[in-house]
Amino acid sequence: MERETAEKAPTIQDVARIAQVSAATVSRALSRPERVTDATRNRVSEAVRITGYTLNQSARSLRLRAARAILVALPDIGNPFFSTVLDAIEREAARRGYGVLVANRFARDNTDALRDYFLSNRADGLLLLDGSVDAEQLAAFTRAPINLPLIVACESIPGAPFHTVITDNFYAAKQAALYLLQSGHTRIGHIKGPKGNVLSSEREAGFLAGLASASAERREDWMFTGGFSMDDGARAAKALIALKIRPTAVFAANDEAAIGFISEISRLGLKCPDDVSVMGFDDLEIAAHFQPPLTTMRQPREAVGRLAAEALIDLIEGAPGKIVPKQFVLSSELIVRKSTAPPPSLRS
Amino acid sequence: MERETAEKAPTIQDVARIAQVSAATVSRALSRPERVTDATRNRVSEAVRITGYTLNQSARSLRLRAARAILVALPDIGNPFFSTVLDAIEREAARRGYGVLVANRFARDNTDALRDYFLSNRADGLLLLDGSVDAEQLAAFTRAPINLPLIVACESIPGAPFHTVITDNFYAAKQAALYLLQSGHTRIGHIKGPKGNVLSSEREAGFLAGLASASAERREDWMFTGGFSMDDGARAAKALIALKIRPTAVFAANDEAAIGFISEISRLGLKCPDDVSVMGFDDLEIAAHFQPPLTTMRQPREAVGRLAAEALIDLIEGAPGKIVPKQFVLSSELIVRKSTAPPPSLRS
DNA sequence: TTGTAGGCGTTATCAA
DNA sequence: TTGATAACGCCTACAA
Repeated sequence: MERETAEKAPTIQDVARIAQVSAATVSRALSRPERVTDATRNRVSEAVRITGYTLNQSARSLRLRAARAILVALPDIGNPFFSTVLDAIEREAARRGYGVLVANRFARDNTDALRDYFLSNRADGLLLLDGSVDAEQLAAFTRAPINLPLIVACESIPGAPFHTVITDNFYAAKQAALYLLQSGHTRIGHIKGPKGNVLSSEREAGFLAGLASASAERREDWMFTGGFSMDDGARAAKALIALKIRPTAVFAANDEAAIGFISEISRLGLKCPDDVSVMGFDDLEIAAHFQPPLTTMRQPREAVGRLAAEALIDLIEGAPGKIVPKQFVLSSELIVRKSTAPPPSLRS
Repeated sequence: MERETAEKAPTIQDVARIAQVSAATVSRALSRPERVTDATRNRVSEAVRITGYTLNQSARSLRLRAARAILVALPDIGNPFFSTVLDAIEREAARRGYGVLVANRFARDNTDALRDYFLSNRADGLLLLDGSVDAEQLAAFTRAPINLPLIVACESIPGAPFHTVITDNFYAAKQAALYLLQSGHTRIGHIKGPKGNVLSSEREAGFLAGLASASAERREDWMFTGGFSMDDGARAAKALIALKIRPTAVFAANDEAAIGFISEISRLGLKCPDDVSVMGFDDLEIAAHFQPPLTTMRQPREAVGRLAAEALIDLIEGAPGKIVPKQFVLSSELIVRKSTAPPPSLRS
């Protein structure tokens, strides 16, 4: 007798009743307006307005076997690098009518959780921004019976046959080394990224290739154990300070390490770039506003995110069948600011 | 005759067949294991293993009228402040079995889109990190027939009867002003946040209350038009430089503005804190690593995110009925670093 | 152009 | 404790 609870959301049936047509016609009027007469279309629109109808995605997903959502798995949302990429992904996805689910802090052992996500029909595809996921398990997803549309972005998974959208880390790091060499530096160090990370090893290799191409000196004690955080950079600074013979320039694996490094050497009495030039990698927003403003390799983060989302949705909506993995490789750009200068020996 | 396409994902029926029980029993064995016999439970588990079954969330959502996902709407994912909060939200949601959908760049006119999200059964609740959404429209959501579980976090919506999780912006800003006053400053300026933003106005009001409580001088040309970005801070720096009589300390509405400000005054020849002390607000990770390390009011961002997610899920899962809006107010903490010092007049 | 009918996969109800 | 059944809301093949 009583109805104390909230009314149910209006369904397509409610709309149909008010518009005096069948539910099927409402569905058509909404999804393919051209296949219905003007009069019908108007009546349906009006009925939708009156009822406040919006379609039930769950029902639609169940029927169509498509969730119209993608899952973005990343190692650390809190990191400005990833959050900017996510921003671009979200924008592109929204433009194409897809929701974005985020899964943060993905680790090697979480592929089972990933698997559930898809088999469970919550998301139609996976955008992976974390290269540390197990390649074998992942490969299994992209084959029948799972056949998961998958794009790996930012961090490639070496030797694995996935669609990827990445930047040219090796070449960019080599460019960075060459820039420092051209500025006159002959003693150049590197703050390495985290161990086991693809980006780390590519940037390290590119850096070493740069040195080698100029036959520059390479010393093990100038290759600082590092990481991608400011604290890692600070630790490298302490290591540098302790050296008898110090490099005059340092290339950090990313901007945050560079910033932590500069901050710590300042605290310890060295100046950047007077005593040591420092380069970063990424061009985070802070890079331009740091003191000194940071010379860095700019990664096109927005482009990476947008392209990756585009490619993934294309994959989801594309005709099923043999698909050849595509690799997008975007270029980074040298941004010269004030944290680098010629070495003391070349200054007046 | 041919089956070229990928096989369909296994359903509960497939499991039932293999386990030689009914689909209903499989469902029970999975959701309430205590209500089936051990033998049945084992047979089902084995069948699940064999088939690789995972349940179809769409079907489940349709049946249960619950998506087990929440929507987080925020003004800017790319901003480290929000991305940290989002991180905490995601963790708590995952712990309780909820997915997280993100909607970035929410604006005043997007409430229709929001509405669709819920009526469409994609998400069971809304976590709003953006105070600029229209309060009236929003209020309509929390009433029948929509009755949307809603938590507003970070930015409160003034006068609106929502559950909120915020920090004490007014009091924290007042504390900041008092700290500067106690350090001996008598000429203190403020870099205002964006216009029309609740946080901005609360922080400004708190700041002014602090000044007033000490009967300190208040000048309009020391209240700098600002914003929350580094560029906004840089603009305020230019304005300060142009003044005949400058404040000896400045309280910025957030860390980014403070950093942009310091960066720009350094470029223009002033030193922080020697010529001007600067305080921020938030305690972003960069604050500790900036040069000079930034004195700031630390907001408990992780706690805000976690509490907000908890509260929202409680709301979603709670018994329907009259619910009294709750307001969580967390405290901020003064973090003293090197960007503030006594004014020149008090130094030797 | 429109309507009818069936089923997507799951779970709650009820009966056995 | 278990099984049969119906229903959640939608879309599409087919018939009219």
